[in-house]
Amino acid sequence: MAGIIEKSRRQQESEARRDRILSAARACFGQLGYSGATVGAIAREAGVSNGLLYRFFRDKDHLFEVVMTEIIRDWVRAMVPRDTASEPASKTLEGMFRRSVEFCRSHPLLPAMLRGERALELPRHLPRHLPRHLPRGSSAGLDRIHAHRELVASILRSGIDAGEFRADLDVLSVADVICQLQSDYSSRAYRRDPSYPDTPEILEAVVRFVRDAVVN
Amino acid sequence: MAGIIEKSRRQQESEARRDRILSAARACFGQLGYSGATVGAIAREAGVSNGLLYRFFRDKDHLFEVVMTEIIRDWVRAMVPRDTASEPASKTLEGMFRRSVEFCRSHPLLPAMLRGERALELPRHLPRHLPRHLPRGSSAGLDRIHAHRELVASILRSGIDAGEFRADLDVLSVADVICQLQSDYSSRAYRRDPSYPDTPEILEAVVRFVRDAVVN
Amino acid sequence: MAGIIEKSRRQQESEARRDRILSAARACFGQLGYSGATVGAIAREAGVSNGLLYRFFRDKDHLFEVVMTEIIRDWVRAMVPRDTASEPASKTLEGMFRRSVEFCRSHPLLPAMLRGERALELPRHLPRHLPRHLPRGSSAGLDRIHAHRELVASILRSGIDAGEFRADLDVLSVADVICQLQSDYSSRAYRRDPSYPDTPEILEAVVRFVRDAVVN
Amino acid sequence: MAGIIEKSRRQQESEARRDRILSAARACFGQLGYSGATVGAIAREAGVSNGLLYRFFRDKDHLFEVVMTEIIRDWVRAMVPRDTASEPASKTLEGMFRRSVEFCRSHPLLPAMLRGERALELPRHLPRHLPRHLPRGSSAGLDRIHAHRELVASILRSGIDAGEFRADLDVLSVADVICQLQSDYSSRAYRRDPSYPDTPEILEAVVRFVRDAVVN
DNA sequence: GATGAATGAGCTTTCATTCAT
DNA sequence: CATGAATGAAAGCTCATTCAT
Repeated sequence: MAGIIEKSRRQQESEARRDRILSAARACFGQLGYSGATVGAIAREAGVSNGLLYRFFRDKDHLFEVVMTEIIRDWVRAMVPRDTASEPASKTLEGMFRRSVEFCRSHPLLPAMLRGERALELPRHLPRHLPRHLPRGSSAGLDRIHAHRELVASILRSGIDAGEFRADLDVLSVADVICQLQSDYSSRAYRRDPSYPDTPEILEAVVRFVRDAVVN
Repeated sequence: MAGIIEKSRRQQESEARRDRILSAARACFGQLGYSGATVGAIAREAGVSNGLLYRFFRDKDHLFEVVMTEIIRDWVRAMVPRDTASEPASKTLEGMFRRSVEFCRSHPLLPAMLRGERALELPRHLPRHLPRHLPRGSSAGLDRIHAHRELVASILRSGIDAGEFRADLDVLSVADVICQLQSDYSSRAYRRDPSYPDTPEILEAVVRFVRDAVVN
Repeated sequence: MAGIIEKSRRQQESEARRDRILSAARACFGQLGYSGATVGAIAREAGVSNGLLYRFFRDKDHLFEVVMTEIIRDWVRAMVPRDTASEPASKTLEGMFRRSVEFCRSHPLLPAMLRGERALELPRHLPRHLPRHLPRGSSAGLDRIHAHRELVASILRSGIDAGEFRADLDVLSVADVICQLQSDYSSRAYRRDPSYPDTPEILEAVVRFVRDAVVN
Repeated sequence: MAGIIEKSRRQQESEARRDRILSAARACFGQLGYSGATVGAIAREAGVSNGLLYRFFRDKDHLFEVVMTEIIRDWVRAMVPRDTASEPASKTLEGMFRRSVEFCRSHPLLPAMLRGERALELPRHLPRHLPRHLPRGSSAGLDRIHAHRELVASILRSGIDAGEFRADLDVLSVADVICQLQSDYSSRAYRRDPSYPDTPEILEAVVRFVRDAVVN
C-alpha cells in the first residue's frame, strides 16, 4: 500500500507540474501573445525547468493548442444556462452574459484571446510569403464557438415562441451579435485598457441594450 | 532655384518611400502579427533596403506605433458623418456603421487589429517579468477612440432630443457598445475565419439590432 | 546458502542487463554515430531505464570506450587462425580475411567504425579550441590492432621462410596494408552504400590481389 | 570607376569571408565530425559571427554538403594523371597515388572523411527510430567516386593492353581495391593516430604492393 | 541619402546526467 | 537496486539593428 501511495505521490506531483505549466502558459500567452510568451518565460512562471515543458507537450505550438482548447471548453462550460425552463428567456440570456463575464474575471485571461483569436500571433512557421490565408483553428475551439452560437440561438427561439421576443428576429445573425458582445465585454476585464472600460454600469447598459433589441 | 527643385524632388522621393514602407508595414503587421512581420519582410514588401527603415523610424516598435496611429486616424476620418443635419439620427448612425465596414473592406487590414489591439503581439523586449501592465497605447490612437465614442454619443443625444431614440439611454455606455460593434464587424472582412461570417445579411442584422435597441 | 544463491541470481540478472546495454550501445553507435546515439535510445533499445546505464558506466563516453574495446577484441579473436601449421601461409592469410568479413557480416556493425575510428564523432565536450589532438584510443583497442598487425606479420614471415612468399617483402608495411584492406572490406557490409559494393566477386578479387602481391 | 572598385571591394571581402567559413568548416568537420563541429566553433574558427554563416548557407547541413562536394572535387582534380601517354601504366598509377597522398597532406583533412563517409555523423534529424538505412550521398560526391574508379580502371586496361599488367585482372574490382587503398593511405596524414603510421616507408611499400599485384 | 553585409542576443529544442522515490 | 521525472547547459537558427561603403 505504501508503494501505491508513493507512486501516486510522484504522479500527483507530476500532474501538478503539468497544471502549473498550463496555468503559466495561459497567463503568458494571454499577456504576451504567442511569440511574446517565450518558452523560458512560461517555464519560469511555472517554476519548472525549460526542458520539462517538452515532456508534456510536443512543442510550443502543441502547448498553445492545448491551452486554447482547454480555455474555450471551460468558458463555454461556465456560460451554459442551468435551469432554462422556469425563467423568461431574457433572464436566461442575461444569466449567460453575466456568467461569461464572471468567468473571465475570475479566471486567467485567455478569453481575451477568443475575441482576437485572429490577432493572436500565428505560429511563426506557417506564413513565409505574404499572401497566405491564415489557417489556425484548433477544430475543438471552433466547434465550441458554433455550439455557443447555437445555444444562444435556441434561447432566442424559445423566447420568440413564448412571445417574449420579437417574432421578426434573424435568429442566427442576432445570436452572432450577442455572442460577439459577450466575448467583447467578457474580455475587457483583462484588457486593462482605460479606453475599454469594464464597469458595472457598462455591463448593465449592455444587458439592457441587448434586451431592448430583442424583446417585444 | 534648380537646387531647390532638386531638393524638393529628393524630398518627394523620400516621402514616397516612407509611405511605401508604411503601406508595407500595414500589410505585414496585419497579416503576420507583430513578430511575424519581420523588418526584412516589410522592407522587401516596400521595395527598399533593410536599413532605410531606420532612417524614418526609431525602431520596429516605433514603426508599429505610427502604423497604428495612422490607421486609426484614417478609419475615424472615414466614419465621420457628412451632413448630420438633415437626416434622422438613426440614419446617421447607420451611415457611420456602413462606412466603417466599407473602409475596412477596401483598405489594408489593420482595422482588424483595432479590435484586438491588446492581443496584438507586444514588442518582445518590454515585459520581462510577468506582472507588468502593458504599456501600448499610442496616445494619438486613444484620443481617436475617445473621439469616436464621443461622436456616437453626440448622435445619440441628438436622436434623443429629437424624440427619435429612447430617452432613458445611458448615452455613454450605449455609445461604447455601438463603437465596439462597429469595430467588431468592420474587422470581420479581414478575419477570413468562417466562424466569424461577414455577409450582407449579418450586417443588415446588426444595423437592425442597434436600431431596435435605441429607437423608441 | 539461500542468500548466496539469491545474490548470485541478482548478480546474474545484473550482468545480463549490462550485456543488453552493451549490445544496444553497439547497435546504436553503429547505426547512428556517437552523438546520434542518445543515451535514451540506447536504454530503450536495451529495455532498461535511462539511469541504470550510469550504474555500469561512468558516462556516455565510458560506455562508448567499452563498446569499442569489446568489439575490437571480438573481431580480432574471430580472425585468429586456428591450425596454422598444416596449411600454406597464403591459405592462412585468406582464412583470416574471410573470417574477418564473416564476423562483420554476422555481427552488429561496429567493425564499420573500426575503419573510420577517427571519423567517429568524438565526445562533444573535449575539444573546445580547434588545435587539439584527438585523445581517443582506448589503449586496449590499440593493443589489439598492433596484435593483429603482428599476427599478419608472423604469417608473412613464415610464408617467406617457407619460400612461398617473396623474400623482399617489407614485412611490417605489407602487414599494415593487409590489415587495412581487411578492415576496409570487412566493414563494407555495413556501409550499405552502393558506391562501396560488397559482392562475393569483389571479395574474391581482393583475396587474389593480396595473393598476387605477396606470393612468389 | 571608383564606384565599381568600391563595390568590388565589398564583394571581394564578402567572398573572402565565405571562403574562410568553408575553410573553417572543412577543418572543424574533419577534426570534430558532423555534430562535434558546432556552428559556433566553425564561425569562431572563421573569425565571423554565428549568423553570417546563414547568409551563405541554408543551414548546417547545406554547409556540410558544400564542403564535401568541394573537397571531393579538389581531390579528384589533384589526382588526375597529367601526361598519360608517354609513360608506363604502372608509373601513371603510382603518380596518382602519390599525388593523392600529397594533396591530403597539404590540404585540410577532409579526405579522411571520404574513407569514412559512412562513419561521419549523419545529420541528426533523419534517423529517429533505429532500423533505418542511411541516406546520405551528396550525388555530386558519389559521381566523383565513380569517376575516380573508372579512371583507375582505364589505366589498368591500358596497362593490360600494353602487356604490362596481368591479363586476367578483374579490372573493376582491382580498381576498387586501388581506390580504397588510395583513400586509406591518403587520409592517414590526418589521423594522427600512431597505430596508423604515415611514413615514407609505408607509402613506398604500398606502391610496391600494388605494383606486385598487377604487373606481369 | 541608401544599401545590405555583418553582428549577436535571444529563441526553441535536445539530451547527458542526477536523484528522490 | 532500478526508475524516469527533472534539470539546465548548449545546440541550431532568426532577426532587429548597425555601419562601412
